[in-house]
Amino acid sequence: MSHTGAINPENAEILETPMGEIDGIDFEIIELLFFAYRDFISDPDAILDTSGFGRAHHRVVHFVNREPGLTVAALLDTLKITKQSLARVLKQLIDSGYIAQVAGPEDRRQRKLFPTARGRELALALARPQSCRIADAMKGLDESGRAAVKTFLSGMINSANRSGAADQDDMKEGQRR
Amino acid sequence: MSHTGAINPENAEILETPMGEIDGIDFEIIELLFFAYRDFISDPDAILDTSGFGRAHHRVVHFVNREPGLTVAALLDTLKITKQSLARVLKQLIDSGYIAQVAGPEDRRQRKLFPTARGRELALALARPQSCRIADAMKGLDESGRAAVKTFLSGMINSANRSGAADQDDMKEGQRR
DNA sequence: TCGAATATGTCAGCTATGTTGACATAAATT
DNA sequence: AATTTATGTCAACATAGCTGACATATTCGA
Repeated sequence: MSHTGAINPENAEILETPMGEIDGIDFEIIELLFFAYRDFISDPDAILDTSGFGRAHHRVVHFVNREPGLTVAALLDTLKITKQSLARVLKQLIDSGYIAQVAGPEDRRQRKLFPTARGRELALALARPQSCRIADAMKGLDESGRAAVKTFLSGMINSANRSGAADQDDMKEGQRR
Repeated sequence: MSHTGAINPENAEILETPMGEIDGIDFEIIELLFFAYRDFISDPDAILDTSGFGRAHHRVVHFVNREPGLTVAALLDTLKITKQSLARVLKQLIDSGYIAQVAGPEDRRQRKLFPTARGRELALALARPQSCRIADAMKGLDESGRAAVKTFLSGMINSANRSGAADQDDMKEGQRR
């Protein structure tokens, strides 16, 4: 081995004490979130590997199925990615018949996105294992415990976000950033 | 626009009904997790943009600070990535003086990883906003609510994982897959 | 003691998914 | 008619995964 860097740097500036709750920081939850999300994501990932799609496709299929008829702009806002990034996966999903576009009835510039039967099936197949995992993790909790989990997760989300379908104003943005 | 795909495919195979709880799936929590994790990650991301590092560096710095002296193999097992993937970010962190290596005292093939003072500072700086966000989200919860959150998150994690420092056996694996 | 197994490092190339910037087109708005 | 908006698209780039192949140092077992 070449080992350009020092392997035992004369015990110089090394810290041996673990970074712990002492620092007034909740490392436990930080790590629980990391591992929980990693495993939460792994279920659909396994399915996606089969179908040749990735996580990006998963998100698109999910939200289109959750809100059929949403526009490209709305989807971009939900995902918080650029249209160029979305374009790649969306095109694949349309070409493979998972999602269909319809010109907006009022504003014909819009492209409203709808799931096909295939798209619906895929979305459900991907959500199922995740839902099972959640049900499992909720198993020991009573109603107040479950409510606490929802409160917590909601509280973790930037208030500027999420649902209500229509926010108040949202400042015009061309291409996000 | 060229529009190779049909824009209004004769109302063929389109589904207009939203995918909802009807299907016996907990979409609410699925989405809460998605948004919560996205925003949870965004705090350190903003800091990392400044220092020229990415999420991958974040994870490495975090776990090395949490368990100073862990070996490369242990880190790989925690992160569930390949050594080649780790190598890139680890090298940068070592070269920039955030992490130091020490040959294992017992087994000199091992490289034990320790944070430097710089590394500790970075890890704390990254954890702080996340901890605040968590504290905020926990604000309204009593002790049983907080316990419920931990129970839930723990339950989301694959049992094959996490801590106890030493698992039972772990099946030999050369390069993870 | 020698050969195999182990822990780590490293080269090269590929993929998925994000980013910017620039430009095109159709439809709506003023 | 001119401008703005919604969408699409091309090109180039960055990050962070992955696989495969191979090198080196060290430990371990026969």
